[in-house]
Amino acid sequence: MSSLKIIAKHPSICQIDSSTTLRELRQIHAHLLLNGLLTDPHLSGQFVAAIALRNPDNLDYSGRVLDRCEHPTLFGLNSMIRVHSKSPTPQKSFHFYDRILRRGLSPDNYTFSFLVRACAQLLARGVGESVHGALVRHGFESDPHVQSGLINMYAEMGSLESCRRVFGGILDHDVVCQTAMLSTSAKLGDVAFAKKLFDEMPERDTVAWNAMIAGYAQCGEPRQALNLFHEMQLEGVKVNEPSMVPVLSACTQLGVLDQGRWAHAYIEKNRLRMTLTLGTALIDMYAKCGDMDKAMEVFWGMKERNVYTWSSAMNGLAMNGAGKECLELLSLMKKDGVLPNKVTFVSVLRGCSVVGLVEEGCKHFASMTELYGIQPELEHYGCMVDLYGRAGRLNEALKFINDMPVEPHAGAWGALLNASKIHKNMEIGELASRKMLELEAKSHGAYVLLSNIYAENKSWEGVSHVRQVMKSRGVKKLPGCSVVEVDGEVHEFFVGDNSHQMYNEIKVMLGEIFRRLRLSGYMADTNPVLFDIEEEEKENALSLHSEKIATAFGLIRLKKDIPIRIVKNLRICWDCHDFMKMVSRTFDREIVVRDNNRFHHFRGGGCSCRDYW
DNA sequence: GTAGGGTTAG
Repeated sequence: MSSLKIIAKHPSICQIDSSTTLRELRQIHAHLLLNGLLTDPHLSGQFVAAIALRNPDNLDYSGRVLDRCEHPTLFGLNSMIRVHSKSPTPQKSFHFYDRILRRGLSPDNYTFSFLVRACAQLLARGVGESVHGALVRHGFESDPHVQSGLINMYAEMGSLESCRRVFGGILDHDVVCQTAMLSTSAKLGDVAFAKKLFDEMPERDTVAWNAMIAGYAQCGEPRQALNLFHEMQLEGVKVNEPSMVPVLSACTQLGVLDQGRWAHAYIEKNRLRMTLTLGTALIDMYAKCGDMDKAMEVFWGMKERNVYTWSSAMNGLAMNGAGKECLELLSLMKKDGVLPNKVTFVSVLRGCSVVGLVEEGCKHFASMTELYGIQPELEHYGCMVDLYGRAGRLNEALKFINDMPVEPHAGAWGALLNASKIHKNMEIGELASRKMLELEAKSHGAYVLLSNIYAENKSWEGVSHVRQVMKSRGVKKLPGCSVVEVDGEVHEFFVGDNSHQMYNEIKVMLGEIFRRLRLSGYMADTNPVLFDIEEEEKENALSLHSEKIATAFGLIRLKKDIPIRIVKNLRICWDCHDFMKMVSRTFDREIVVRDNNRFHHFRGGGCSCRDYW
């Protein structure tokens, strides 16, 4: 009887999942033992693989099962190497490799394929190289999956050179190892080479397409990723769950809600399984496209949630200004028995920061080490500086930086600088920018913030000094750019952009907006030294921040009941923020702006951030 | 009846 049939007769094995308790597992185990089924060499392997793969908590238990098994098969031992290679304890893979050798069994291509992946996790170059030597001696160098593992291993170790050497040494490139090389090149930043490999592949399966789409998404080329996905459909290649993850990630990066919704509909129409990863990507997409309600709907609809799922939802809430809800989710997560990790705490601290919950934030910061044994990293320190600083507690923020056990990074000083700008503190702002520029001399953001602090304090010498320094150091400010999506089409506007085909209509609309806004008392911020407007452009009606132009365009093209959604590459300025609030009331429109920091939802003359910066 | 590709964060 084949092992499959045996398992079919014993559904208890198939029913093992993450909710199966250790006690139940022991019962199943006893049942198998009693019926002499664990002596079935195939079944024992299947059993350990099943329990360990479905829940890493069972790893040690399945190891002990196999230890007690008299004649473990290569299959079973390979399975253990495999599950350990994906676990936090990849070094334990070697225990089972040793058992293979001691039993006089011959390791096969599977053994090495998994073992090499364990080395990649371990990040121990010496060990990896000796495994590489061993697999060559055993004659498995030409196995495509082994090759793929080797390429990934060297990629993990950051050596594109070694990857290329392995790849170059292969005579016949199988699709599997070609895909590994492609994906590796993209991960290490050479997306052009990845595309070259992709184009040269004689046959491309779903995995190869997925890898290339993911490569574009990872390299910050979301448009290319979406284009390639459409090409994939035209070619009639089968689309599966992992295909959609980078597609959603691309929509997230672009902030294009319509296309994100389309991707969601595509998933449902094609009955793709809502796996943990896919669900998490979907939550992240809705959250970062500003539709937090939908993000939470997906979140609550999921069958299971891991730390990624919870963290994504919490991060979304924080970004959208729902700090309280973010903290509520943290307690629900704990109740659910999911342990927060360091990423979770970044979201938690940001959640506290957006609503000014300083004491709460301090409490959670302390709990990281005290309750969860997570060492705070630079990001967390940065969040704390932000938390104190935005609340106006600049001295405490400064003290916090000075008391940091590690050298403060540019981000920490940047947070302090930002807080100094908000609270118009020239003295601390000068200190913070000096420190920040010592670490990142080319940070245009620091110059802009400092210059604006000077301008607001009417220190014109300061302003011109900053400009001089920037010029002498060759630092260029990044041009502001806003994107609006209309009917699935993306429209991009830069500062003072007159290149759009509807330029004339936009100009007329801007005039109309200003006319009506002035009637309701709007005063444009006419501070003559506002940094990001060049003097000579002042006369031009379109020498406005890109989000204003995008708003005018949105008013023209989008129906009244559809919110105008804008994605901006820089932070929104105070004047534009005022402008948006007034447009939302005067024109009775909802406007959602994602800047490079967070979301602002404008409605009825107010903003979701409640002007707390 | 084991192998490749995917998610969170200044």
